[in-house]
Amino acid sequence: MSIGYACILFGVAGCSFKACKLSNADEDNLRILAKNNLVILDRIIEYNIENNIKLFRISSDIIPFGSHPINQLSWRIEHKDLLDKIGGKIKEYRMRVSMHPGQYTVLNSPDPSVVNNAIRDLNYHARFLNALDTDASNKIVLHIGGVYGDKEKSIERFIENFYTLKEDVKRRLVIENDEKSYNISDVLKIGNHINIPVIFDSLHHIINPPSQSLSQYEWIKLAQATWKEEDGRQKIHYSQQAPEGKPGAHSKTIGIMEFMDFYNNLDGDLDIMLEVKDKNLSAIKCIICTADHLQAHLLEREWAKYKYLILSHSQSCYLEIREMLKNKNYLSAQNFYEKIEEGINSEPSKGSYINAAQHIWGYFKNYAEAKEKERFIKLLQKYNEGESEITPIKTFLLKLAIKYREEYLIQSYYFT
DNA sequence: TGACGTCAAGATCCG
DNA sequence: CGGATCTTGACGTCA
Repeated sequence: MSIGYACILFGVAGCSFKACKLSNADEDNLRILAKNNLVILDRIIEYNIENNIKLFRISSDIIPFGSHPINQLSWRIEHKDLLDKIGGKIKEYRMRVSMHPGQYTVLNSPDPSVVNNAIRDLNYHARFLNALDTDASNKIVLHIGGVYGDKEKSIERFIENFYTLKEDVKRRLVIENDEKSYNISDVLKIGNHINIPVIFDSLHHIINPPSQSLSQYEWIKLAQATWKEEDGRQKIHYSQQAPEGKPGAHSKTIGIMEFMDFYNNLDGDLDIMLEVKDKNLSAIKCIICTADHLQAHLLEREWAKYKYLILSHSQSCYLEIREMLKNKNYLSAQNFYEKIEEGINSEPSKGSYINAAQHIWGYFKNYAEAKEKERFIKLLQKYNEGESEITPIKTFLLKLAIKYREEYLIQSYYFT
């Protein structure tokens, strides 16, 4: 079983993709951006390896305008070395990757030009996964599309258009239930008909359930039957509702209690793709909590990154977690993360913010320049008197952390 | 015609 | 001027 996350790293500096607008997508720009994004992808893959993350979705934006006629670059040839390097790492560490064209790639549209664009987009995704030399278990995830007032006809159109796809696309294509039109029952019918795997998406299923009253675990079992040997392990999407968001909005982080409850009721070996705002952070959390054995050293590593964030929200949670980590015999990863979540969810007070800022200042106070000290005191005073927010203090402290090369601080989630 | 979702570019605002 | 914050873009469907 693997647990992974989608597309981008959260809370890691220097790892974001670059993009451009169609209006300035000239050859030079596209070439520079593609190169940049592949270098970033390589870093992300390195990060995944370091953190034992073996499931990852590659962003469709990796090659800017990769499926648009404006991009005529032979990026596979130009960046062959880099692609080989990345593909080699993925294979060596047995990482499984995927791609997921968004809601605007619609294979079943009645408009032939929309279908044409969808096919072009699917071809691009297959080209990219081929360029990394990955096998057919590295999937392209697609939604069925629109309904256009007649679901049966629209399903037929999806099936017809599916058969026109290149073998390279078909062997990687998997379909997913969506939150609006095609529920898991619809998608299973299609998947079984054209003999391709089905991804069960947990949150879409809650928002758009089929009329049959089966449990989510029974639907997952039915989806499992659509995954063949060459498709690799069954994969599902898991996300939680953002408490104050619109229905379907992904939560900030994966609530570990709810996740473990879901996880413990699963049976069979499957891969779980998390869809969540804090991306890699939730993936690491869920991987550590579902490990066969407690890995206390990993919790220590996690604590190093979370501690100042927690301190800035709640000193009591900070102290409780510190205590927790001292008693290794009673340590539980789930308890650790539950406390982390409690800390993050506590409303910070002026005092807790100032306290954390002073802790961090402690790293610099012996060698900071006089005017830096002066600036820190002034910022703190302004914040204390309600004349500014906490942000300028955080920004200033991050600058110092970078200047004085305090790696420990630079990696802290306090700054994200 | 605007909302939907996603991310970063681009624009604008602020001290 | 640099940094923080708001708006736009690219895609297609649907109310």
